[in-house]
Formats: sequence, structure tokens, C-alpha cells
Amino acid sequence: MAEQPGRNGTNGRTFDFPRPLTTVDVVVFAVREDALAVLLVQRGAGEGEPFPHAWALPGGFVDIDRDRDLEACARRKLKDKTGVASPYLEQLGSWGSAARDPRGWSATHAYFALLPALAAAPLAADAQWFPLVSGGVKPKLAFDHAEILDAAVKRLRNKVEYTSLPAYLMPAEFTLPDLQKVYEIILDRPLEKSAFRTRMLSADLIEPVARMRRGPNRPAQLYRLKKARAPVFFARTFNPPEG
Amino acid sequence: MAEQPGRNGTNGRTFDFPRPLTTVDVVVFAVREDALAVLLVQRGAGEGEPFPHAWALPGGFVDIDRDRDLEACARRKLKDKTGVASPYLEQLGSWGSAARDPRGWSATHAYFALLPALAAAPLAADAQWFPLVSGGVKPKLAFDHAEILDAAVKRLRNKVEYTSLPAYLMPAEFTLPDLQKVYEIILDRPLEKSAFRTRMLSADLIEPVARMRRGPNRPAQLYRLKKARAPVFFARTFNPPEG
DNA sequence: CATACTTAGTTGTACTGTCAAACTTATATA
DNA sequence: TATATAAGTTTGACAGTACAACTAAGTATG
Repeated sequence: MAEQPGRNGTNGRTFDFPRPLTTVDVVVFAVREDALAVLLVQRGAGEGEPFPHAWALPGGFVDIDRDRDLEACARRKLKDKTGVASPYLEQLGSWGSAARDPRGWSATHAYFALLPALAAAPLAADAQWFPLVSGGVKPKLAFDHAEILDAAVKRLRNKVEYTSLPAYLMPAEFTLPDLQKVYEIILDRPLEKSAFRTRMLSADLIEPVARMRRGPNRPAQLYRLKKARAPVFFARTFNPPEG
Repeated sequence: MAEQPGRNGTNGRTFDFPRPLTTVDVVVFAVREDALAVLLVQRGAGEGEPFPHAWALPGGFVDIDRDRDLEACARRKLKDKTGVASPYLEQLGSWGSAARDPRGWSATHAYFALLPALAAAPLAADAQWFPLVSGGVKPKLAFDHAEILDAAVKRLRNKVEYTSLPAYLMPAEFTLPDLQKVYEIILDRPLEKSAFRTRMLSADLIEPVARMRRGPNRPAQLYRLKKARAPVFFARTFNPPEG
């Protein structure tokens, strides 16, 4: 185990002051049953545990022996809860204050992840998906996690206006109407079909596969994400939003 | 002074593990002499100080007794170095790893600030402005600050394409050509005059004052930022960049 | 087997805002 | 008074979206 950290450094100099607690939290999004959903975990009720039984974002303390850096820490926590190793992961921001954790001054580094709908089939026992209703989630969240979730939803909504982020919420193969539907779910407004198709097809983002989706009506072309494709940023937002 | 933090909590429970160091750094931008410039401070050379004499971003440890939250900590450090109390301040991200500080596992919360050119007249003794040349700064920076600076410049450049952020780099009164010049300095390319004017004037962002700027040619209308104006997000970027 | 129904996908016109370049206006200076 | 210079406007071309109608391809139904 590493030496007690509050007192001594590694080079002989003493820097003697209290350190904030350091945690990482992850806002995990997926689209389930035609709604944007977020993954929450229920907190334990051990002695001294703040917010016992409350729902919270998956996360926890940085382990300086296991976690090489913050992103590795976020991936570890994500893997623990969902089994998914490499989803889309983006840093969201950090929240730190004297008041947010009853155990003392603490700072959390928040990330947000996008998962294909069915990726997290074997969920951890204490984890559960919650649909977002009017920007929030039903249970009252621990710490300042409601605020972090709110920031994540706003950031996602905002970026969906001009990026291809929803592509990371899709299964391996999907149709253009499928993708449009996901955009519409997140933005909560309908989009123009022809403009949407033109934009997506000219973005060098997806490629058709040899199969079609068949159903009770006209078949639809199936597409897949081009390999190792970073998100695309469009030069315009979708609907010049209101005024 | 607060009790030693590595060992005991405030509620009787012991959470006994090493904590990362927690710092805040600020990337302070201003436009000086027709170039984007960033504020750096020279590090001391006391015993055990990492990167002695190297230039670094202004910042340092969170003081859990003085700083209510992370943003307050950032404002304190900014005030110390520039005397400026309330510039535009935005969270940039966080960098944390075992390797970035020789004193041990550390995480920094980075902010970026935009200052009017002449706001920071009385600079701290150890602080100095450095112009950005091809995205970077001349001296080799301490820690991973070159990486943080790079992220800040990229974020600023990116947001300038579709927001009114440069307005926060302007003095109290300025002309539209002045503002366009600042956009062009940051983006490092010329913009269309008429489209620029149309966009800015229809954005409900600035208002004319009763005076004109006089010079050796046609006078220009002076404007000022509308009071308490949050940044404006435009529905398009400026030049559909290349392809 | 024809017809209705549904969703996929295309086409065409109107509109909005940028691009590009020319043009007009207002001042100082020679 | 002419000239130079920068401020600000006008005009037409163009790109991409909005809106709406249209065609295409399948299943279901009588």
C-alpha cells in the first residue's frame, strides 16, 4: 500500500495541508423503449455511508494504485457496472465544493458515456436503467448528482444538434429512420426526413451493408458506423431553434 | 486548521486510503498587439518544488479552508495574478494521473478565462503575457500544462466559430471592425465583412453607444456589450471549414 | 388478385443566411 | 479640391434546410 498521503511527498519535502476527496462519476446514457435512459446504482447502507439506499451515478473514489489516470478510472467503474469496455466516453466537467459530500471537501470528475441499447445486457446487481422524464429522473439522487445529470443531459442535447453523437447509441447495424428516431428522442422534436438523410449520407460517417431491414412494409437499407469513426461536427444546427 | 484528512472523516467512519493532490489551473487569454496571448507565471525554486523556474499556468492547490468550491478557487488564483475579479470564466476540463506531478497522483481542474486587453494592467511580479505562436507558447511549460493550454486554444478556436465569446475580449466600447479583427486573430483567417456584421447585429448581443470612433477616415460606430449578456450561440459556424 | 395501408426514400419549390465582390459614404490629409 | 482609407451597404450567386408532395416496395385484406 502507498504511504499515508496527507503528510509526506515523494521527494523529501513536506506539503502539509488537507486534501479534498477525489472521485469519478459517470453518466451512462442509452436509448431504451423509445426514451433516453440513464444508469443509476443504489448506494449501500454501511456505517458512515452518506445517502444510504439513495440512487446515484455510478462512480466512486479514485484508486491511486489501480487507476493510471482519470479516464482509466471512469472506464473501470463503467466496466464494473455494465461489462462494457469501450463505449463513447467524454469528459463532462468537475464539481467540487466543501458542501457536496458530508464526509468533507470533495471534488468529482464527471464523464458521460453513450451505449448501444442492448450493450449492457448483464447489469450489475445494484444497477438499473431509469428513463429520463422532462430532463430528469424520478428518484432523488445522492450528492449533487441531479445537477451533474442535468448538465450531462443539456450537453448531450446541445451536441446532438450539430454532431453525430447519436450514432454511438445505435446497434451494430441500423437504418436511417432508426437513427433519425434516436435524434428525435433526444431532441424531443421531429426532424425533416430529407434534410436529415442528406446530412447523414454526406458526412462520411456510415456505410451501407449488403442487407436490408425487412418488415411489414418497404424494406430499409441497413448501415453501420465506419470503423474507428470519430464524431462528426456539422456546420449548422438542425432546426434554427425558435427565434 | 482542519484535521488531517487522510485518515478520519467527520462522521466517525474511517475511510482509509491515499488521496490524490487536488489543484486548479487557469488558462487566461487576452488579445495583445494583434495576437492571442496567455498569462503564465514562473515557478519558484524552493526545496522540493517541482519544475523550478519553469513557466506554468497560474494555479495551485485547492485550499479547503478558503475555497468554497472549485470556481471560487479559480477566481481567487486569477485575482491574485491579474487583479481582475469577474472575467468570463469557463470550466475546461480536468487532468489527473499518477505521472503528471512528481509529488504523486494528482488531478487538476482547469478553467479558461477571457480578459479585455487592458484589464490586467497591474500584473503580479511573477506573471507575464506570452503571445501564442502557431497554437503554442515559446517556453517549455511545467507539468502537463502544454497539453492543457493546447486543449484551451482548441476549445476557444472551436467555440469562436459559432459563439460570441470574443466579445469578452473587448474593451468596454469597441467598433464592429474591432470585433471582427479579434475573431480573425483567433481563427487566423479573414471573415466576410457583411456576413459578420449581419450576424452580430442580429444577435441581440451589443448595442450602439452615442459616440463614434474617429480616425484618419470614415468614423465607426461604437458599441458595447449588452448588460449581463450570456454568450450567444449561432446556428451556423462561420466558414464551412474547407471540404 | 386487386386494393388499401404503411414506411422508405426522392423530388421540387421556397426561403434563409453566407460568399464574394462591387459600390457608396465619411473623414483626414495633401 | 482631389486622394487615400476605412466604414458600411447593396447585389447576385450559391448551399443547405423547410415544407410538402410524390414515388417505391413491401404486407395485409377483401
